[in-house]
Amino acid sequence: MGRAPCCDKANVKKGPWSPEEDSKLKQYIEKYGTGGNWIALPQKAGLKRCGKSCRLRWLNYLRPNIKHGEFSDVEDRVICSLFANIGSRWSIIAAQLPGRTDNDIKNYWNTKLKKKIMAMAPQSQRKSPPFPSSHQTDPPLPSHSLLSIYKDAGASFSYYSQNKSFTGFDPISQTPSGLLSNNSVSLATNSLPFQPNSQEGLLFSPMQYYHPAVKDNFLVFGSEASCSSNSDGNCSQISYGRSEIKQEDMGFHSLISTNGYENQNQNFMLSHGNRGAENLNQWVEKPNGNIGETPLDYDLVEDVGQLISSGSDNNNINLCIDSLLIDENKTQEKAMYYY
DNA sequence: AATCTGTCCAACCGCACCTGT
DNA sequence: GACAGGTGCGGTTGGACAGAT
Repeated sequence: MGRAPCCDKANVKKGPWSPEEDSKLKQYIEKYGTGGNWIALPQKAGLKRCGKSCRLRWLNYLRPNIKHGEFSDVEDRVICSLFANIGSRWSIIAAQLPGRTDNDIKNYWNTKLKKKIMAMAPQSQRKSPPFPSSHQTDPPLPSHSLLSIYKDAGASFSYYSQNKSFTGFDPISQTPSGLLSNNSVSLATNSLPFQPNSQEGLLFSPMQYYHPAVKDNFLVFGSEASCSSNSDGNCSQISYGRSEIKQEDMGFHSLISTNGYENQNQNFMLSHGNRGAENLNQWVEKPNGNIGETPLDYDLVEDVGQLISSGSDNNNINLCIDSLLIDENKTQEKAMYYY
C-alpha cells in the first residue's frame, strides 16, 4: 500500500503561480511564518495549493535575498568543485552559494554548465557523455567515473580560466592517511579547483572545513552528504551520511567562515539522529565497516583524498581536521560514526 | 508567416528520512 | 517497534520562449 498523498490532489491548483497567489503566500509567511507546518499553511493562507508547492514557491522564488540571473565564474567554479566532490547534492552546493537555490543550480548545471564543461572536456570523453540528462536514456556513470572525467576536464578549466588562476583538478599530493595521523591538515589553496577571487566580489577569509577523514574505503562521516534547510530556507545543516554537521551558535568545534557571504563565522557542531547536542564526542563503530549503507568506491575516496594536501602557504582556504574528530585508534579496520 | 527545434526554468513527482505517537 | 504525517531532496516534466529553417 502506498502512502497517502500529502494533499487532496483533486482540490489543489497546479501550474504556474499567479501574482495574487505569490502575494498571499508572501504576506502570510512574513506575518505568521511557516508555523512549521507547510501542509496546513495553504489553507490558513487562503491558497488552493499543496503545501509542498507552497514550500517550493517560497524557497525558490519568494523568500528574501533570492538571487536570480547569471552565474558568475566564481559560482561556476564552486559548483564544479562541489559537484566533482559530492555529486548532485544540490542543496549542499546551494548552501555555499548564498541567494541561489538548489533548483536554480540544478537547472543551471543541467542546461548550461554541464555543456560548458563538456565542451572543454577531451574529445575522447565527449564521445560518451558523462552526465546524466533528462533528455537521454543513458544511465548515469558512477561517481568515480564522473570524478575522473572532471579531472580530465580540469586541464581545460585551466585554459578556460587561465586569467583567473583557476585550475580544475591539478594533481595533488596524496596523503589520505595523513588525515588520520595528524591533528590538523591544511588544504593548499592551489589544490582546490577554484581560486578565491576578490575581484569578482567574493572574498574568502580563512575557511575551515570539517573534512570527512578518509580511511580505507570509507569516509568517517559517511558517504552521503546532504544539507537540509530550515523552514525559512536557510541551510542549517550539512550532513555526511547519517552523521550531521549542524550549524549551531555554540562555539563548538571548527567552522566554516566566509567573508562576503551571508553565513559568516558559522559554528558547527556534530549531531546525529536526534539533531541535538547530546551524545557528542562519541564514536560508534559500525560492525560491517560501512558508513551508513554505502561503501565508497575506492576511486572516489582516492580522488577525495587527493584533494587534500598537507601544508599551506595561503590563508585563503584551509582544511582543518580537528583532533577531536580523529580518533586514530578507532579508525583501524572499522569505519565509524561520529555523533 | 508558419513551422520546427532547442533552450530554459518553474513546478511537479516520488522517494527517503525524520519525528511524534 | 510500528505506524502516520511532515519535510526535504533529486529527478523529471511541460510550457514559454527564441532562434533557425
